[in-house]
Amino acid sequence: MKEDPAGMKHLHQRIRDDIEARIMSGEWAPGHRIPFEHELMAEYGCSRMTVNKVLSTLAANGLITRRRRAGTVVAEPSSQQAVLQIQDFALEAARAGVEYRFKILSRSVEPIDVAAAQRTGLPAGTQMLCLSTLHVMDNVPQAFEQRLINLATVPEAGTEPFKDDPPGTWLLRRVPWTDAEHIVRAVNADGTMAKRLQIQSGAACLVLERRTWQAGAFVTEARITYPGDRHQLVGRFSPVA
Amino acid sequence: MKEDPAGMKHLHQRIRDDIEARIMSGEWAPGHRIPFEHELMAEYGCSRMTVNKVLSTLAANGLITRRRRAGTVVAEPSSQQAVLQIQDFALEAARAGVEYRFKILSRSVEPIDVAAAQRTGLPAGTQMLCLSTLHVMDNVPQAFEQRLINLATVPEAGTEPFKDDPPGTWLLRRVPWTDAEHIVRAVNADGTMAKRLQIQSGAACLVLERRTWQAGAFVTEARITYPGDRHQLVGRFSPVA
DNA sequence: GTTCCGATAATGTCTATACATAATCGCGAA
DNA sequence: TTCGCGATTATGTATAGACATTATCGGAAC
Repeated sequence: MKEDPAGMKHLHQRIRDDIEARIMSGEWAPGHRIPFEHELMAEYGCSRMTVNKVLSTLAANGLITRRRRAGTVVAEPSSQQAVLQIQDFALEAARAGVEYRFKILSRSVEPIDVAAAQRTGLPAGTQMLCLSTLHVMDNVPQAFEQRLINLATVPEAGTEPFKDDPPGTWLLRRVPWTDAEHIVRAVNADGTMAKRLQIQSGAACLVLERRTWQAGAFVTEARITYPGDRHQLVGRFSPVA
Repeated sequence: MKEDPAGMKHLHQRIRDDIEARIMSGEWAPGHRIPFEHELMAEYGCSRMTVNKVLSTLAANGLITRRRRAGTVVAEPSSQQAVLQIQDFALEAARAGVEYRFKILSRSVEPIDVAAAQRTGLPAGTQMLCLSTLHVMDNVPQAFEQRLINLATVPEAGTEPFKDDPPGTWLLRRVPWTDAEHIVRAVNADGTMAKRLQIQSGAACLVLERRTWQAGAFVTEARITYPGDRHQLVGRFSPVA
């Protein structure tokens, strides 16, 4: 009954592929009711658990919607989203075989101002470590980073010299991630920023703001400014894992 | 043995929450070996299938890495990524209670040029529907969209008047999604673009490029230019669904 | 010491069954 | 006709057992 040897995938995968194919080809349009578990069970000659696990997975991935008693239907296409990779300079530089270094331009511990308190949801006056970092590859400035680190959540940051790794990389390795909020904007470089990044005043820059929380506790906010003529954010995405 | 009634979650969820909590609190750092299935089974007094399903789910979500015989370990934090919502103007406008309209500035059917052929992986000379659309809210231009639609994949687009819905919305409803590629950049508006978007020449603009495929077949490419002072891309993201 | 190979131990897949839960349908009463 | 309630049905969760697959470990042969 089972002949795995000859190019035969597992049943789970076969059922999953079949359903995905029918959805993505448009044969089963959004809203279309897909066969009941007992029907698929009969069609593939397997137990309900197998079918159920496939459908649960597809539901978790947002491809289908399941409701007790009512059955299973193809989900409406979700609102469009873009998944973009955020570059790790040290990693990219090593891969490309170029020299990377970073320079901490300023460092201080200050209570946050009202605007930052609003953004982060922290009480005004919370002590934050404030860092300004310049990222340089092959002697060309690649990005300017302004970062706030919540010393209440990450107290060891206060005494960390950030000698080997820039703050972002250090944090990523140290603090587990839970939630993040991102904002991407385009701005014209002002005089100060232009000087720092060695670009013309007024040149378009990509600004990435990233705020992260760990289990509800605010961790850090980073505002990274990239020269528009040297950087872009890129991402590939397919809804079905 | 089972007392669901009093605020008791399902075992599956409890195990999952426990493991997620330990990972996200840092108690189990990346690389840490997670208890074997038979250990968790004993700890929670349940069958292996239950534990297995939890761990499979977490593995699918990228939180842990599983290897036969070797066991299960906490995954290294993946390279950072940002998930950004792409605005649907009609929807946003309706929600905010403002007037939205779009205007198709140009429309033609042309064979693609060499550069576009390279980007899309199509043979040079493939016939594409080329559209330029301006999105307007409350009489203020919000975005300029240049779009190519592959007539081989979506032939019905050739005769579609795009009267009620702009091309992006029309396509989203019609063509099932499979893969997408995104690029976000910042550029200075040139004279033509500035005029179209009613901004100053040289003002920073956010450019979103989006290419989509359906089961390997190229569907469409859109390049949307937003005035930098009026728009930003926003996204929230948590790694554990 | 090195190489190869079989035993072992972990995950991967699947079955057959059971009971829980939730939403719908249809019937009977107001 | 309408309302409400019980029966029905599809999914949700869980179990115990079986066999497949695949690294790894450790010992035997070289």
